Amino acid sequence: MKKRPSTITDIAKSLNIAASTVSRALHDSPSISKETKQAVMKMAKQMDYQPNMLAVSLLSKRTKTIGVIVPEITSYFFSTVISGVQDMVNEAGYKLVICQSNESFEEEQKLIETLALNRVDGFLISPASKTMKFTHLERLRSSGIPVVVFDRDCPGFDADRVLVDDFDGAFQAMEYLIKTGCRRIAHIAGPKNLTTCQHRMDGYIKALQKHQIPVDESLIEWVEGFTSEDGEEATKRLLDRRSRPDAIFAINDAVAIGAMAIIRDKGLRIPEDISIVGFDDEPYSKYFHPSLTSVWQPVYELGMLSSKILMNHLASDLDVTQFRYELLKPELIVRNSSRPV
Amino acid sequence: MKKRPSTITDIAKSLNIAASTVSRALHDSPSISKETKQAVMKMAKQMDYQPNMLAVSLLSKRTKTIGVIVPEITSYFFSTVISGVQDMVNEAGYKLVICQSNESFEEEQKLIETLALNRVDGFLISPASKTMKFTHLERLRSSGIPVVVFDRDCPGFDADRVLVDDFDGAFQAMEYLIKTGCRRIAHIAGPKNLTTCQHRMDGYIKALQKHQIPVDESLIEWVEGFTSEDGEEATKRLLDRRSRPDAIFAINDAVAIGAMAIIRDKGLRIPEDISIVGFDDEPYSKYFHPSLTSVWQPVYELGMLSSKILMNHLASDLDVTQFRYELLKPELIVRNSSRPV
DNA sequence: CTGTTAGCGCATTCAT
DNA sequence: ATGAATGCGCTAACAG
Repeated sequence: MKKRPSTITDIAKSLNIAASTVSRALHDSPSISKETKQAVMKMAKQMDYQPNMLAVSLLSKRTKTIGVIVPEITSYFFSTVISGVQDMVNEAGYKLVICQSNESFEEEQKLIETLALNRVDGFLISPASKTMKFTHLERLRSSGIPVVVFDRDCPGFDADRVLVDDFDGAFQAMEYLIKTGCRRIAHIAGPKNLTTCQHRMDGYIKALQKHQIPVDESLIEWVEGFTSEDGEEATKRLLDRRSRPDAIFAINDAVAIGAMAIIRDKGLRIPEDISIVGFDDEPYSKYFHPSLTSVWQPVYELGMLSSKILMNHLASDLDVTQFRYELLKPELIVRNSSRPV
Repeated sequence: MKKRPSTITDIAKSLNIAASTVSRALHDSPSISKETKQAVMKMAKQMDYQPNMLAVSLLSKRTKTIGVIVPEITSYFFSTVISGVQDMVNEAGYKLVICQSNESFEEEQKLIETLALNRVDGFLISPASKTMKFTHLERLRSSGIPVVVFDRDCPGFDADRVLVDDFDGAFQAMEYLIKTGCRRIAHIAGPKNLTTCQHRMDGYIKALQKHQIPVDESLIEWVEGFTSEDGEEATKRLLDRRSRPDAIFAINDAVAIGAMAIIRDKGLRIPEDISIVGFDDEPYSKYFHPSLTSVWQPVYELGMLSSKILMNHLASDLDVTQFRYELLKPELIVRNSSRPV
């Protein structure tokens, strides 16, 4: 027996007053007498009145909701960003609608459209690896819906963005490997059109060049995804080549873990034969054996800052004239999968 | 320059027809002539018309949205359940609002209220570890909003529930440990009021009893959370006691990983000195060294099934008279952190 | 085939 | 201090 939720009109009727009076009373308007206020409050409680936010939103044109699009929710990186976002927006009274694109452009496009139809007030987006054009984001902007891009940049799409200095992270990792005597450093790289992966690749190359180590194409392998299985496959291919690497800089920790498994299978030692460095510094990384050297990223801060910028736009509803660009600093965490200095 | 989104009325005006005609045309109603349909469609495209789902929802009293409340989004378990849910509900045209309670009763309560105010059509809930009374869920039921509880049961709250047979999982793990010669089997248990943890504890006890092994209270340790750090602390306490365990059955993989780290620190061997078994079978578990024996749970299926049941309720809007109770079967995955048979 | 009317639940004029 | 009227954007019942 689903009861119809009681409305402001219901309260008004049972009290023989106007709906507008009830509305004002519930909002504690100063132009309402103490008596009617109390009567309304009491009746509201009695009838278990719950305001219908749909009606409020329709009228106010604001849903107090922000849409978050991430490639996948299961990864440590993105789920932690979301936690940061959550904690930030809660205080401002905003709700979150979290969606995953599964790295698919089509899904991403569809999600954005759906959320726009449902009138979310703003977007926090990290594009799918398959996303190469940004017309769907342009549309949002032309509808006046603020968008903040995080972690993965959208080249050619001008917007607020909060990124991590992936180049610097990779560079730190590489300099450390070189300093500890590695010379044949392999890189297991991620999808080519992700800016994060491009920048890590740049860091890899630039560090080699700085130390006059020639870039050897046979030391570079690519993965489509970011799983340990991908890392295993790439490492197998790498080790099958003529001359072995003495270090592997992996695009992330999961891939690095896969690499470690294969290297151990082949009877090689870490880090004596091959050093390993990952990226992300996942919580588990220090528990592997050997513990994984990795580039830590300020993940939680990434979420906080991105949402803070978005909140600012929503608060001041002037038009955005200039976009913010924030670059957060990563930090190499040295553990035992790489040689000591 | 935020343009006001164009509405059905805008289209109607610029075409000099009635709004209802436009509405019908957009819905491809058979009672509209080909010509007007085409004209409407064309104008809609030209004006970049996007239906306002808030208005639609207000009218239809259905938002096509379901609320998902999990204790935390960062865990492998819950984020994977969500993936299952996502894949299921997408086909039915439902959206997901995902929220985390952070294991707090107050947050859980608040989230549920907020989502209810925003008129989600149904709920998928796994209660926080701090949640001990379910009046907030009772309220949902009395408002006629369907609720499906998953993984963690709500004792005393009658609802559809989709659970994992934690007792059986624990029992499988324990029988295996006993079969491989372990006798002083410790258990690192989770929060006492979580049904999942209770049932694992029951499995632990019952297996011991079946094999006439006395239950030794000094072999039982408790953790508040589910992190590796919690596991480390608990294991330290365990190893500080007079007589050491020859096996540890941990409440989950993260805790088991923490246990392994401490055991290795103490110079003990796994599994020769102490066998370890976890619960969850996280993707990384096979990559630890030694690889972790663990109880696998049908996580994705859990999400699919829970949401399927919810979808059924939403489709047939008769009242729910009887609640479904589904118990999914876990499975022990034997690896190298436990002795061979 | 199309237009008119009404109403979803609410907040905000404008009256009184 | 309160009520009546209006409209957010849309759909549906009821005319014609």
